[in-house]
Amino acid sequence: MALKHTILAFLSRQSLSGYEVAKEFAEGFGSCFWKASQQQVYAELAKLEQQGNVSYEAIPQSGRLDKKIYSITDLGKKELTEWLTKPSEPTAIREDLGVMGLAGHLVTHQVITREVERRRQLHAGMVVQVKMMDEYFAHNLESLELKDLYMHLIIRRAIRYQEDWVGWCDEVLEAIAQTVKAKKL
Amino acid sequence: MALKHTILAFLSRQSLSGYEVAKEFAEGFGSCFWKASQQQVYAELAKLEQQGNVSYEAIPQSGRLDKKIYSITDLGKKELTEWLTKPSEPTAIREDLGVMGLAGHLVTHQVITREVERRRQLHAGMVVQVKMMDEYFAHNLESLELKDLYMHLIIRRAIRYQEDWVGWCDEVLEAIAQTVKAKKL
DNA sequence: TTTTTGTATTCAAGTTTTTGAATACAAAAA
DNA sequence: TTTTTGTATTCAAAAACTTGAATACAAAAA
Repeated sequence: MALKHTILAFLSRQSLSGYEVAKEFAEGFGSCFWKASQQQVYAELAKLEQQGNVSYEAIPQSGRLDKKIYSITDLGKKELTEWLTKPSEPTAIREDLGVMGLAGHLVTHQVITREVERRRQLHAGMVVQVKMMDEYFAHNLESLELKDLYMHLIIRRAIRYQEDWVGWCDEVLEAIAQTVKAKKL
Repeated sequence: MALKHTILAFLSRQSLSGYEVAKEFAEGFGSCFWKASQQQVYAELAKLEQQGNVSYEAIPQSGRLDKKIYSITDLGKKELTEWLTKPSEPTAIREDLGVMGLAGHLVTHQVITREVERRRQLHAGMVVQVKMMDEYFAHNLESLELKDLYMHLIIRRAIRYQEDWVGWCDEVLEAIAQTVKAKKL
């Protein structure tokens, strides 16, 4: 389970409010390799604070609840470093579109084709989005510090992932078209 | 949520016991795109049975609990078909190795390199495994029925996924090596 | 000026998933 | 012959995740 460690990793770079951490998951780097809802983030931060892995400074807001700026503690850094040193497991794949293939015989090939086309477009859009995140790093590749190189490399993971989806969709579309033609369906 | 529909998809191809369904997730096709524990499978099958989406024939076993062979019902087929017709969402990425990149500055580049090398080996092994699943389909590609073509295509999804991981690991290893050399770290 | 969007946190219920275990027999391997 | 592996199901607790909502103000857009 890495939500805990992902949050610690964000805070190891800079102190953030719960809202900002949640935004990181929704839009920023975080979205490249992890997902969490706002409620999850707030709950996890509270737990992390109880464990002493993070601390917060409460900033009074006029009228409403305090804003809390969380920082990683030494204990948190230790916890994160230990986790980093342990071998990581590949994430289990859970993909709806695979299930569709398994039961594709229940619907027409037009249904499958339409869905794959839709997905292709979606992933093609994602390619553009993640490439924008990489812009700064990709331009300065030669002079990047290790720290920033790592950033570039995880974004590269996301780019490749989305590009691979597009490539597979194309492969699928062509294969179905050819079989349909050959079998005159 | 597709555990329900994945099980229905399996049963739309052939009737299976809970044990066999679980095995499908652990070793078979299922493992290419979905993951579920044995307990999850049994629990879901019980729920599915209550809903009338599947029915079972109890086969008495000497001494121990009956073996239950589950079959999809017409209601189950309808449920599955409806689900197939709805647009699918890409699965959220949740990847430990991404978190490592984010906090890579806390450990030496040797730690990162070792971990990426380990992952490379792991995914390379997966490539071989999933390619074996594809053997029959890949050899008869020209004469495949749509139903089997779909099978091939979802296995192709898994192959590409694993190959892409290997490719990314290579990219990472080279990029780190080059930066380390350039910066004399 | 009203509405929408963005900032900011919290609560609560429900579902899904994980983890760990118990039971029981057959067949194959050591 | 004993141990391990494979077949086969079930229970239960805990952790994680989803869904839906309430509160509250500021700033920007309509």
